[in-house]
Amino acid sequence: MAKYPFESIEKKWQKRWEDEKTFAAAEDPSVPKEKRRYVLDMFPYPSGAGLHVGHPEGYTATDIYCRFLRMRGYNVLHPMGFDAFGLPAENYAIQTGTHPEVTTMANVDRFRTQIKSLGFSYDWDREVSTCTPDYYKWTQWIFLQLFKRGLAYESEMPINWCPSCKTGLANEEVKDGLCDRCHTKVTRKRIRQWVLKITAYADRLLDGLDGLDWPEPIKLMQRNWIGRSEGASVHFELEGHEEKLEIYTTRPDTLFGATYMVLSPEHPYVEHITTLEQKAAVAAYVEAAARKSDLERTDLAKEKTGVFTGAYAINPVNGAKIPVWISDYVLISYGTGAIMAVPAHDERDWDFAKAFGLPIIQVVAAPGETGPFDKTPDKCTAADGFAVNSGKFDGLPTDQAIAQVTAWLAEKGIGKKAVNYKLRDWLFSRQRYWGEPIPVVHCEKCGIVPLDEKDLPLLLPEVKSYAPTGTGESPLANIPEWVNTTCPCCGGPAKRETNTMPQWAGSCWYYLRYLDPKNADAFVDPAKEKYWMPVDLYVGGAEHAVLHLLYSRFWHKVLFDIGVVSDDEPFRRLVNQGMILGEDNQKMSKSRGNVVNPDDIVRDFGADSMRVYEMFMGPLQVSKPWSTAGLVGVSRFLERAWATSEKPIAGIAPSAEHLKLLHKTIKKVTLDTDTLNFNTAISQMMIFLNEVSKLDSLPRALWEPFVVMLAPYAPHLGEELWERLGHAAGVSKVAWPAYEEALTLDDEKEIVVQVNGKIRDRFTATAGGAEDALRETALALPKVREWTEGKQIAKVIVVRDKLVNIVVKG
RNA sequence: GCGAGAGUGGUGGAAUGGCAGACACGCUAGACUUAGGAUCUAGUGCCUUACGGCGUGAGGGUUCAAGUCCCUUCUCUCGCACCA
Repeated sequence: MAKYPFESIEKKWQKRWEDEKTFAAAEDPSVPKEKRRYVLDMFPYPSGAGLHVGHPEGYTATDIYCRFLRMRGYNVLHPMGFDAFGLPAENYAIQTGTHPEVTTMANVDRFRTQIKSLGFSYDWDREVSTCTPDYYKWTQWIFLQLFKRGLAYESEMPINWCPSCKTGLANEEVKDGLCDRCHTKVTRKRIRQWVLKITAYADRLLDGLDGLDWPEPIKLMQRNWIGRSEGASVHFELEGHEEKLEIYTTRPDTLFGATYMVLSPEHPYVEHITTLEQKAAVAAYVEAAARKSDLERTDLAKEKTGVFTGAYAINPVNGAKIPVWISDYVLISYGTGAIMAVPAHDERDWDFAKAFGLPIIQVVAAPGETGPFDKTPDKCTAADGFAVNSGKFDGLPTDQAIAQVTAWLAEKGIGKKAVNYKLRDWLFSRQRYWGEPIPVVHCEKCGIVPLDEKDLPLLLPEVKSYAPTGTGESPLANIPEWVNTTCPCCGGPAKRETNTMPQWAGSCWYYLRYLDPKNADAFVDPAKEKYWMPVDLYVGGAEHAVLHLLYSRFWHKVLFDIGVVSDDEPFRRLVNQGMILGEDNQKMSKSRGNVVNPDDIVRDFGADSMRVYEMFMGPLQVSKPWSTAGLVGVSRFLERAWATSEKPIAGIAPSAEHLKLLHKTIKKVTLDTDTLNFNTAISQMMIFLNEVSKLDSLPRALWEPFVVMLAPYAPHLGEELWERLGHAAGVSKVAWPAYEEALTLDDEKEIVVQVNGKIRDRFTATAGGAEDALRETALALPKVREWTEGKQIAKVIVVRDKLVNIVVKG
């Protein structure tokens, strides 16, 4: 069989789609809201390596879905763009001196060409790149809105620092103590930085998840990342000091069991509450803790360490004098940086108390446990139970004890209900060149002054050297003529902010710019925003679970609060595509040599084979290994479709059997495409073609619907086959075929006959036949009688159109 | 350690509690040929000459009937990891 001429077919149709702007989306007001869909792909970072086979997976899925929706009468917005600021281009610039803009734009061109070669139905007039001034003008504009609302602030605190990337990192960018990008060990560094107050939105980011159609694991990861906990804050008096020590606990019911206190080594009280005798030991411990990275503090600190400060606190519930220690198992960044230690009911406190011989008092007993409770417990238990050794709270179950102790604390004015989050504010500044300049100046008189909105964009200046200074300042700091400016407020001398924004900034809102990409007066026209938003389906990798997807939701809520978007959640439905692994079942990587280049596949097998194969590999959401042999199978399917199309088309009616197969196929392909189960839809089309390709001539009524269904999957071939059927207008505008339920049903069914659950025989019967008749037929079968002879029939189960199960005894 | 997800032929995978292995790859045999990443036909879970038996990580359970529901357990992947 001749290889079908995919090279010429694909070129021909791609050109036609481009020339005719076939997939341009317009805000047609006559289309009701429920017939509009915004289907979004996670846009790529245009790396120097070019497109990877992983990219087209999600892109093909959304493309098939969009083409399917259009054929079913939806107005579809399906755009593509580029996440174009980022470190690789800048690192390349450092090595070669080539401006990152030059390499980035070259990479964007290459990516665009590669993406177009796969025949995706994007509206290319809406393409955006986050690094162009007309785009980042609005990224800077959003930053100014954050600043004006007090959601962007300067801070100087120890942060995560990647010595290789020479920049600060957000908590979300650190995995296992390593830089998420380059896997270098992260250190701690104290520098001035910009921080976004994402914690102000913690509750809304948490609550908003409930209404989203997202994979549960992703929602759970965001919930865990936000890490809301409820408890109480309690003030402890410090013996001989004016100030009180505030702690946070989720278990105020265990207050009577607090036998010591622990401060984080960074806690502001440490210095002045430490007694003279303890000064040297405490100072040494604090210094050692400061030198350790977070990784060392957690990973290596299996053994609890700490030092007594010499100070004592007073337990407010019983007046007991308890020692105050410092230890690095208490984190300065969570709660108040200080805890009450209840060793009997907290593993960490238990370990610490055991290591330093501190007292342990049981204050919670397991349900049913009987006293006496005056012994030192021999193990730690964090489980709920009822209060003991707790004065008037004795006997209360844990939940009630928590409520009553909290109420009692509030009444006495020594504590109150409190909520804490694991989520930290978002470290937003990068000490690098290739990012959006932060649009503020530092004025000696006026302090931090935002630029006027009319002065945006604040352009990235040219620099001689792209190399980061490594001192915590970006290369921009080395350009005095750019740094030195005048204050927009007082007109006096001022210095520009030299930090830039992280890569996440541009990707936080790109889905909004697609709606109105060329608008010079607003980041989006409100009418256009209302027309399309929110995004109906967002497809991308799961690696952004707590990065992009959390940041975007945060910005979107802020934009909602200032009234420029109409929903407070941007992405209604999210689907994560699985990873495509190498043929060796390992993650694709240059070093393993198992990388598959999409260009090679398109060249050798065509874009349609590539598309259909990636969808046929298995469910979209799971990881699966690439197999070029498997791709050949799909390629054969398309070749068979081509070969079959060369048979004469007949105006005759299809046989009843073929008609039934057609309607079954339409039903399955329709349902499976709608639910993104592309692999089984393709399988059904294969079954159909395997039958129809046996015919000598093709009934038009059989072949046309097949070509239409194939078109979203293999659009080039679909268009070509449609044209060969004598149609002038493109197949992408044709209505999706309908099926008749009655024609999908079989007239005859094979009935399985089981004896005690084992299949012994089968027979055919008219569909929908009476159960009695099925039972009688089954019992009369000779093979069945062999198995039932001499035995007592206890029960006969009949499932209409499916089976008869005869239960025998003896 | 905690949390989530997944374990089905030689391979990718399919199965509203009702015929396990659809579809595809690979393999075996045959046909054909303009020798191609061909095509066509038949076969292909394991054991057994057969009758039949056994089979969805392992072990229990519920049910007339379990890959599917419940319990226990193992392995792998991902996320979090002293968050008081």
